Amino acid sequence: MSDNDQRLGRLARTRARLQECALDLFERQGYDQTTAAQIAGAAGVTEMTFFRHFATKDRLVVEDPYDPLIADAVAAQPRGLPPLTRAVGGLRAAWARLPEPASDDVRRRVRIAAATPSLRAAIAANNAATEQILVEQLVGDGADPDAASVAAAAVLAGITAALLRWSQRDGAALADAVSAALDTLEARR
Amino acid sequence: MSDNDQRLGRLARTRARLQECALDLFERQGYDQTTAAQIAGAAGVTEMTFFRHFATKDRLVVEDPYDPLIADAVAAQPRGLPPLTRAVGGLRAAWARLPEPASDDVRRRVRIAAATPSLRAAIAANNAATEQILVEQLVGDGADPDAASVAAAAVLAGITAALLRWSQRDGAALADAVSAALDTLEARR
DNA sequence: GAACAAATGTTAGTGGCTAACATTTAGTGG
DNA sequence: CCACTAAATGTTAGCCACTAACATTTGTTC
Repeated sequence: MSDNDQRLGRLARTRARLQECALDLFERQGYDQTTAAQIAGAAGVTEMTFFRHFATKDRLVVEDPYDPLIADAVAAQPRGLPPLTRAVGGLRAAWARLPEPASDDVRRRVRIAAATPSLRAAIAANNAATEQILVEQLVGDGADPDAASVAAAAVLAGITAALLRWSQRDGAALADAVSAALDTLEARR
Repeated sequence: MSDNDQRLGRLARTRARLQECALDLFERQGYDQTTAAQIAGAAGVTEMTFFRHFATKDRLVVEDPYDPLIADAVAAQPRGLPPLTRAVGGLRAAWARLPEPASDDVRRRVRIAAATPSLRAAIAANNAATEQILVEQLVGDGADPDAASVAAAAVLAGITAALLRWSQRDGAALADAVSAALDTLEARR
């Protein structure tokens, strides 16, 4: 057991073990071909325990990002602009303020997602929460609800698409991919 | 048996019966609370037969739209514009050329989808095919693949969001909702 | 080391979905 | 009208994601 594991506590440790085993299996034999029981077995644990740590199988790959940060950044955007422009501006600001994430781990997950059509649905469902927050922020600042809803959905879907393509390249910077996507959303490319 | 049913053939008839029973049940007790066996029973048929007509439960609500039409319309857009602009323009043209669909039936389905988070995922998965076609068209006409991918995803997600909101209103015209969404995607509102 | 709570295990189920094989039903040619 | 065929449906059995109720272990604290 590594030092790192030692100071994690039993709960966090099994969770980490499950996640690691799962990603390994997904990469080796595919997400759909890997059963929950198999993951649990590889982690030396019961299927039941697996589901206590991850409510659904797809949560092993898709995780929630930085909702509050995004809301703040959008709030800081100047008013009076069209919702799409404000959403894009907010996302740009939010991203700049973000700690550069462990890019390799992110890419690993996104790669699995990109290779697994059935997971795109999970990503979309996951985006719904962020979308909700974005919409509320835009509407709270005076945008038309319909327009806000469209803008929020479009921006998140656009960024997601960019992430999926980014994961297939080697060595490219995540920040550049996101930045380019935001440009596209402003019809600047 | 109505005249309409008579000239449908057994296959199409059970299919229609299944769909009708399903929508009824979904509206009365919710999508998630309705089981495939229940639908089959209501239609006087076996669960097995149900799945022979609809590969998945969500296909009862989410259906494929007009992919080839969209591709053509995008192809007809002037070149040299940013991908988002071209995609929006293409969609606008495609929509204008569309036979105004049976709005009530569409609204019925979309309403169920809007009320059922677990169905948003199915919608997203369904959009993937259209997205693919859009991307190919844009790239084939010289767009950067990354930008094309972002633009296609954004436009489809935006329209989907607009549809979901439209379904919640009474009497509003579908065409207006779509048109407004496309304006938003061009940051014109 | 007894007591308590957190973490895991067991068992039994539901619901979506599939495969393999049997049966019915609706047309068709004789 | 009947035999024949193919399409449409039925039966049975099972996989997998996921859940509920209850039992057991494991670590911690006093």
